[in-house]
Amino acid sequence: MPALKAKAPKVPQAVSCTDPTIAPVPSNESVYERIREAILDHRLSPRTKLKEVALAELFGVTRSAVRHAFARLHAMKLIELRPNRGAIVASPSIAESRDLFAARRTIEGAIVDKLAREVSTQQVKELRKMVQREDHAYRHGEMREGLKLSVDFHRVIATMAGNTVFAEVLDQMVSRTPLVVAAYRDATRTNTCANREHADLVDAIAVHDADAAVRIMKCHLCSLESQLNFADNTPANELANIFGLDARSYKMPPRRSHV
Amino acid sequence: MPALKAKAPKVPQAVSCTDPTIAPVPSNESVYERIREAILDHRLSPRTKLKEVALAELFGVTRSAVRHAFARLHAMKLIELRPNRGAIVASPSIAESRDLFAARRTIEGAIVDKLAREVSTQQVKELRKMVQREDHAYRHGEMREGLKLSVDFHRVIATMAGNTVFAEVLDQMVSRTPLVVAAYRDATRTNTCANREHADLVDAIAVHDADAAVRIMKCHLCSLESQLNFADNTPANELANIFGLDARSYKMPPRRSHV
DNA sequence: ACGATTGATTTTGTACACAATATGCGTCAA
DNA sequence: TTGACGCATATTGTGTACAAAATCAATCGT
Repeated sequence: MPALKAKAPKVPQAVSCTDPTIAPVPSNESVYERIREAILDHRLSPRTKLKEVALAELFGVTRSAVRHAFARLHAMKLIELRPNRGAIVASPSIAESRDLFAARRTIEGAIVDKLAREVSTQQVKELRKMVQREDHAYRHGEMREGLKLSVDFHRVIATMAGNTVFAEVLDQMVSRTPLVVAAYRDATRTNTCANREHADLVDAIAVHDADAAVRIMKCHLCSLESQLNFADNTPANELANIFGLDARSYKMPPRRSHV
Repeated sequence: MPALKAKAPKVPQAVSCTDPTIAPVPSNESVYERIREAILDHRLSPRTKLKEVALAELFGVTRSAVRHAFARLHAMKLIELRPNRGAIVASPSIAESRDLFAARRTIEGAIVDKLAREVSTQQVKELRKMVQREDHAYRHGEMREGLKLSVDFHRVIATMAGNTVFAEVLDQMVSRTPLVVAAYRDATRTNTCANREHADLVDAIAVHDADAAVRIMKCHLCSLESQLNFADNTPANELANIFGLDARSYKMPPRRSHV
């Protein structure tokens, strides 16, 4: 690796900006993926400032690379880009979070409806394997792995349904969900992703019972949403929410109830 | 305006890359918007190469600015970014186009269902005004303006429904639709956006008849889709489609029927 | 003691130069 | 005539330097 510029005395260390665990390997592999994974894993929490130079040094890449990654993360709504003020991990408002779940109910409802009608036995087998792996992770207390598998389960279902537009849209929504959970999870509850519901869903799909599959999926999403606490919030958001405002200072459109 | 670099002898003119009509005003306003509008208006057709320097000179900005615009356009799926080979206007495949319409039926169905239930009289008034303007444009033969208003109609409905997540997703889908039309429009048919259907939709929404509104919206989208010709294609795509391949050379996943 | 102001420092934004890659054309051989 | 090769040109990719803006802290005045 080429020698770095003599900036060491000026920049003692990448202070407090990012959790060091987001850089376990010094590879020059996709910065985007690394940050994305960190957000999905709750290692980076909402509103965390993402400094360009700090991340660039951390990953051993140039600022340009970090900037490219930022652009993609912003397109996925995982970070917020504030002009001249840098990037922070997105912090979905309550309204946005509700809208997200409502949208997921509609879209994933349509997806499982389609999949239940035309699923192959091979696909069912694959889905069962996923549920099993997820179950295994939770039973062994590997919560982080379980969460990832749970997210993947929804993504795989979307892909199997065969509508690429839906799959892409859902990928974004599924990725945003962990951010909502991070922002509004209820510390007093278990928040374990009901694995049983995934198993039931696969059963319904396997016997081509589209109506049941849709019902279970919507129920599953409602149950996830109900585990959140939109009233008593995390410190990062509490002031903003107490006053009924979005934490971002600009643009708070008048809100209505969700779907 | 500062003098340009003495590159005139090396670059005689921005040849054939872009329609000159996309640069009617020499403003340094958003490059993204300019290109986006050009694509929505069918002034830039699918597969058109977008050269960075040509566009930069055309708009009087740097290549960096054009690149930023490209990143956003790519996120909106309006252009395709081929590594080391530059950007071209996206050319949706047949499968992708069908998926897009299927997704729109589901999402816009949910949107009008919600809107019909909670619409205000003020909103109805606004919708009627939009239909009127659209009708006016078509009656006066302003097809381009009519198309824009028609697209806006769908966007406004999505915004009024109040689910920001749906509104954002739909914005992307609505923006992609003109590209599909450009790629697969049937030259032998009129392809006029049935303004009457928009009026009927507003009527159903106005009387809070959610079921009728959903039915009309889905019917409207099906009618739009049925005006397209997925068999006998434009020159740009015809070879690829004759052989059952996506025009892009890489990655053609096995396809299933749409929702 | 509090708030405003100014200046030093940090951080982000942008233009440009150079490197890497692709494209197009002319030549040559079969 | 056709196809392959190689060079010249055009085009995209990326690192870096500099400019602009925001942040932070100390100072000053009330």
